[in-house]
Amino acid sequence: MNNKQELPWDNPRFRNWVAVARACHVLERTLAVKLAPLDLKPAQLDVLMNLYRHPGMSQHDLARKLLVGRSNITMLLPQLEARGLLRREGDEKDKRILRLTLTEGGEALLMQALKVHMALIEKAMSQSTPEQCDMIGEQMRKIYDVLNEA
Amino acid sequence: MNNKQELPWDNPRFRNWVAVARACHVLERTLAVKLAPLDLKPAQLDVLMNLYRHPGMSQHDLARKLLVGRSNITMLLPQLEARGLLRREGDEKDKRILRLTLTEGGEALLMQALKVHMALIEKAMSQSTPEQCDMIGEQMRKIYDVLNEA
DNA sequence: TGTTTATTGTTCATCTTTGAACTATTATGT
DNA sequence: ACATAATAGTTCAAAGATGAACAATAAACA
Repeated sequence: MNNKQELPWDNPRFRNWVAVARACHVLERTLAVKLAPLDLKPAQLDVLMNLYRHPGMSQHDLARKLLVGRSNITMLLPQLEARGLLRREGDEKDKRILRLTLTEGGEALLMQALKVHMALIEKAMSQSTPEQCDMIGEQMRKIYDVLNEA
Repeated sequence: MNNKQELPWDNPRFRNWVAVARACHVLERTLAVKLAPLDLKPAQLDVLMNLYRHPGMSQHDLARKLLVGRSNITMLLPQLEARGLLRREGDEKDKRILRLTLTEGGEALLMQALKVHMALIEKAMSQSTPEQCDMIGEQMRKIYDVLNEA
């Protein structure tokens, strides 16, 4: 029997994906360190970013955007709300829904955090040409679509 | 004052990196689901993969490879050892070090898990040409290097 | 209308991950 | 040799993430 199936490490797709995962991981960790002075974690930054772009979104929508469970959002928001970074207001028409919006303080902190995040990404991707960078983004969006419909 | 700094979303590098992070996240989640029948989590698979490629490595080395803390490894290994998937043996020369090796059972389970992992990655990256795929891997390795030396 | 089904958000128990403090062992420097 | 540093692994408490079960509300439909 052929126990020695083609080993994944001989497969370029495998090796290259491992590189993607490692790059993601290390960038995430680095971001966490750089955000620490703002007393903000990557997950919290994700929340602020999404609320900035989609003011008034529900917790359910936010959970889907962030690819996490609803309960995760429930646990995450009170800290941010207590710091005055966002508001939760009940929807008039549908009393189940809580609509989320950034406060001015939340927006201000987001802008600071974005500078940090942006600088890190610039540093990371400064080695790629714009064309390479766009191609990477394009392929990654395809991957996301393929895995999400299945 | 110019509160409206250039917003990250207008920056291709930012948008494209977000796509990378999202693709990573969704692939990781999908992998967790597909590995469930083998009673294996992605983190555990990472351990088995590294021990297969680097038999006899120490827990410290393993932690560095996986980009996690040493305590994480300490908490992770007993489960795998109890299932008979790996061995921990003290180093002769340096009594602080525990050397890790896969058992035959561990190797067998790894091969099964690799099929799952490989199939998922094939599916994800099947939309990219080999040239694109290699370029992505190349850029990601650069990112890893840049962030790790800093 | 009235009953059933879906959806939103919360709670809770469980599992992971993390970092600091600790022990044991080895390396370094005087 | 001896004291001091550094290193490998463990322990433990705290923080995060997850999914199932639940309450309140809305939608579907007979």
